[in-house]
Amino acid sequence: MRDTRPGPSLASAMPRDHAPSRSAADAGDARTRQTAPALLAWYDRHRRDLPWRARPGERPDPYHVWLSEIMLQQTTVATVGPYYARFLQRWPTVAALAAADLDAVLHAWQGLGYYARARNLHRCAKAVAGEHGGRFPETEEGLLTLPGIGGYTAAAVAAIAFGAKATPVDGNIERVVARLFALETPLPASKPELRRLAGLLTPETRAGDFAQAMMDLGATLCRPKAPLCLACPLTAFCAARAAGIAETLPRRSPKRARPQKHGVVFWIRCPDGAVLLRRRAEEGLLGGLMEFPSTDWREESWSVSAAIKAAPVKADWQALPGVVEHGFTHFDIDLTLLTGEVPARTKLEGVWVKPEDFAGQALPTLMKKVARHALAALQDAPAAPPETGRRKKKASS
DNA sequence: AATCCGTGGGT
DNA sequence: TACCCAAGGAT
Repeated sequence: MRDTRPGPSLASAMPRDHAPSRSAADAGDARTRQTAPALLAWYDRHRRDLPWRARPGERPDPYHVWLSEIMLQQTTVATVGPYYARFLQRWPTVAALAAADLDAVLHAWQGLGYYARARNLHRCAKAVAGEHGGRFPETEEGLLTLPGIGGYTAAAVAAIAFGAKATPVDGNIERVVARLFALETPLPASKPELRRLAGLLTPETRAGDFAQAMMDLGATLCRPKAPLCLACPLTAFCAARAAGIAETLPRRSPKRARPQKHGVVFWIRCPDGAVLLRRRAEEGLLGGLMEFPSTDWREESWSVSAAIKAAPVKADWQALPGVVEHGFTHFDIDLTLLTGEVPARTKLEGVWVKPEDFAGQALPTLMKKVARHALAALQDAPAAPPETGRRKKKASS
């Protein structure tokens, strides 16, 4: 249903005992007072029904709010959905999650990325279950002491789960606020100012609904590209809209190019078909996840002879055709593969796993690509007639 | 303070 | 293709 009412008038909201608005400062003051009521009215009509969101009038479950906020860090709603459902079914309470094995949590997190979140999620659950009597702290300061909870998440949980007047500021809200105030300072330098301005907008009550409304607005109308200003409940207050620069905001400082790195993976088989996997270090890139052994990943390319010197075992190495490519946030990588046979399940650092059991391992996407590539190449290679047509790539994970 | 952390979808 | 960007945190 379309709302055909005119937008709120700036003048009508001015206190009666004040002179009519004449200055930009007055207009800005009107903006800070009128934004929340207008936005909440919009939210009450257009609120999205998300799995972790309490129904109107229902009390939110802090565990649900916290779990969803951790998963949603730098991750889209659509991606999170299935993971959230699986976690909640398997670990219905924070106590259940605290009692889980870290390996099980990492495995359930597989594919969601930023795996430090999963380790901190588990640590946080243990802290809440152990040191806080099974209840989450209800203040920003208290929440901030927990692993994996930073300024954004502390404010989001405090506001959404506990009704505190707190102002979470995520990428959506940064964009909405930058446009509302036509702030042209580029990110990330503008972050403190954006937080301050967002705080000015936050109402005394319904701070949680306000935050979610701002995020909904950013996700559906105040989008990065092609914002739908005509449907926006804040268009009357939006300085960027008035100036015709909404789509260009927020500005961003240029980011440096991502380096290209190279590595060589050792696909080590034993006669029963098992392949060697090892666990990565707990800290850093893909921390705690499983991988196929490889050389260092470096910007200098590897020769086969140099790579073989770095192999974890002696073998008759054979190069597989093709490369596996992958992009991370801050670098791109290509991996080439060497296959080698060992006579038995040699005692090496790692575990022997048959390909049909890979699904039971916490393999990051890069290593799933490696497995798919190796299995396809090994299936094609032995005594295969020369390829004449295009080859279809099959997913085998 | 700048850099390091994944991944998938949209354009 | 090559970007952008997403309910950020830790160091």
